[in-house]
Amino acid sequence: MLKRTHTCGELSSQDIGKEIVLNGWVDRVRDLGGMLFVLVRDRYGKTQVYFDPAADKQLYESALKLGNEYTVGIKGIVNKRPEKDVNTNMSTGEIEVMAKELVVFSESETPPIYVNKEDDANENLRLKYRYLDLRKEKLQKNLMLRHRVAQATRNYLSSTGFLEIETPFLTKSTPEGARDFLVPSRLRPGLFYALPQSPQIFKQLLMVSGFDRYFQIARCFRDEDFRADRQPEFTQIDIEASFVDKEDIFAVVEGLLKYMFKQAAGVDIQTPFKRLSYADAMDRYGSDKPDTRYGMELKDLTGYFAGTSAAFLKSVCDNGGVIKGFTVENRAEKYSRKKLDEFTEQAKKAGANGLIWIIKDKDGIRSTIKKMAEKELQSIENDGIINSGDVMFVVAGEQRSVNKILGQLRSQIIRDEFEKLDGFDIMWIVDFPMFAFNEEEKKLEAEHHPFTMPNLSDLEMYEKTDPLKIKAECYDLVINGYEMLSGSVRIHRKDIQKKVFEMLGLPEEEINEKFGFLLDAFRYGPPPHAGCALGLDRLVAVMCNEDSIKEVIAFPKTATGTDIMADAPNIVGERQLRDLKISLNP
RNA sequence: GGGGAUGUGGUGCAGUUGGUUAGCAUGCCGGUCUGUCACACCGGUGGCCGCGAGUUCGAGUCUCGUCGUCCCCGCCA
Repeated sequence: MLKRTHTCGELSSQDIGKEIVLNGWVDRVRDLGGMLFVLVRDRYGKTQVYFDPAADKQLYESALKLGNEYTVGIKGIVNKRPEKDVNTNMSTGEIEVMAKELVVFSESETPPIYVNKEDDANENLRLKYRYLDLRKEKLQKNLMLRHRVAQATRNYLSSTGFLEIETPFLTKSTPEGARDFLVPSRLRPGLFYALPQSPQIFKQLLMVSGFDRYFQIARCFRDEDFRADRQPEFTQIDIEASFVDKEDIFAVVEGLLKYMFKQAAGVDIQTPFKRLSYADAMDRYGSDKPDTRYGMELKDLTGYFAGTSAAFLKSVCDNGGVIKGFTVENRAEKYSRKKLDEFTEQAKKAGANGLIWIIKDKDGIRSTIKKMAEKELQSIENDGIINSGDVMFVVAGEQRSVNKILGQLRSQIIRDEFEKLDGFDIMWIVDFPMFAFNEEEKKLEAEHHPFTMPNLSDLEMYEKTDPLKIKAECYDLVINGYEMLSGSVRIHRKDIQKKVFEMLGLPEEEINEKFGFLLDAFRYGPPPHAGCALGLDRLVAVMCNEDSIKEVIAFPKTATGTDIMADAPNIVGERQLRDLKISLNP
């Protein structure tokens, strides 16, 4: 084998005159008749190789047979390119390799996707031929950055005393949360393992064991419907520590991210991160994961309508509701009536009674409520709430619902209509409520998870009267509108845990069945502990400026959870099913 | 579970109110060419228009169904 002495990305004018060997793929062949240029590519870069018939006719002729994506070994001499032929777009553009020997390791059929072009092929094909797609520069860069992120994580956390410990994939189904992926047990027919949705319980057990600083780059599995930022299996940087409070976890995460962004992406980020309470986030952006770079904050207009004669607005005001809206600039001319109707339709689907729009253009104010609220609109205009060219979207109703509807509309407009902004908008979201009310099942649910420490003075004050007012010691980290991290201080006291389970309406029997081993462990001196999990895929995607985490996962799955390349999931043999004592309903 | 978009030579796209032989670019094959770098130029190959039914004298185009993919809502403690 003709083994490489150099990679395709490292030769420079320093190496002129050396005899070297390159290994790689043929990126492109340029046949000028009397001379032949071949670009050879590996993951480090590309180098131009030159075949000269005058120097070696036979070698030249064998090089004529090269096709794209052939794998080759080439021995040659590093030459300086003529001054006028230096390619300043290439890192190796000052030199070229004068070929002396060529070995074709393997030929390639015409590839179904272009490896040497960045234009995107159809996503179906990209996934089917993922190994070719992965040869492309963009995905190679993304995965290299992902490696640096993982490496930085290990370096930083190890150097601050964290231990990397693995937890099982074959474990037990836990209630609530996402749907589990199940794995049938052969030795215990009829029983199932579940793949972990996260290592949550195991890492808490590790705290009980005294591994007071733990981390893991852990694969997690959730059988739900997928999105651009959600795959059935994904990776978390899972962190837990003992004898710490919230501030300690913030410091660890801020230190880690600062180091990681610098090491992996060469970016300096400011710490400490800004903090926004859940209530403020919902009030100002209608979302618990706002991208604040785009502005368009929600404004409360209720005051303008206190004495309104418009019946439906008056009834909202009288019943303690709110009238809020946000402004999109420079859209007055752009939104057609049809577009506005579409927005209205969407708002209704999200639960609004209707969507009020107010447009100020060169002819003045136009609005759905122009006739019934002329005076109110005048005041809004006079106060400079709306400027020429602006479109305001306004919703009236119960506060939480209004925030949510406007937040969704805001996100949609950002997603569909705005150029992506550079930079990283990083913030902690804090002071989440402990519980949410599930309307369908008419009972309390844990907003984060049932091991989250409630704010103790809140618990005391509102336990019996208004549990929705109890805040939790938990936190999210949001970057550019993505939930990147979620974590909490955990309950380590039996009495509090019991109380929370009771409030959630979990019967003792069910508690023991589902969390028994954790509660057992907590009988033997659990330390105060807290932690979090960072979404590695989302984090890398944001660092790579990608919209979809598929672009930072080597072998991702489609929205229906299939792997087009491997053709999974798939049927299995009778024998396998028999071993598992599983029969399929026709 | 719901909504939207999409499927046409190997690949990326166009295809008008249904109307002769489905077009363009690129790739691929062949040819010319000694400094290209997305080499250029000339010639050629290549498609049952995702699949199935229907309407029609006639369907890439219209209707219904079905499958795949993408995005969103629900869901994701």
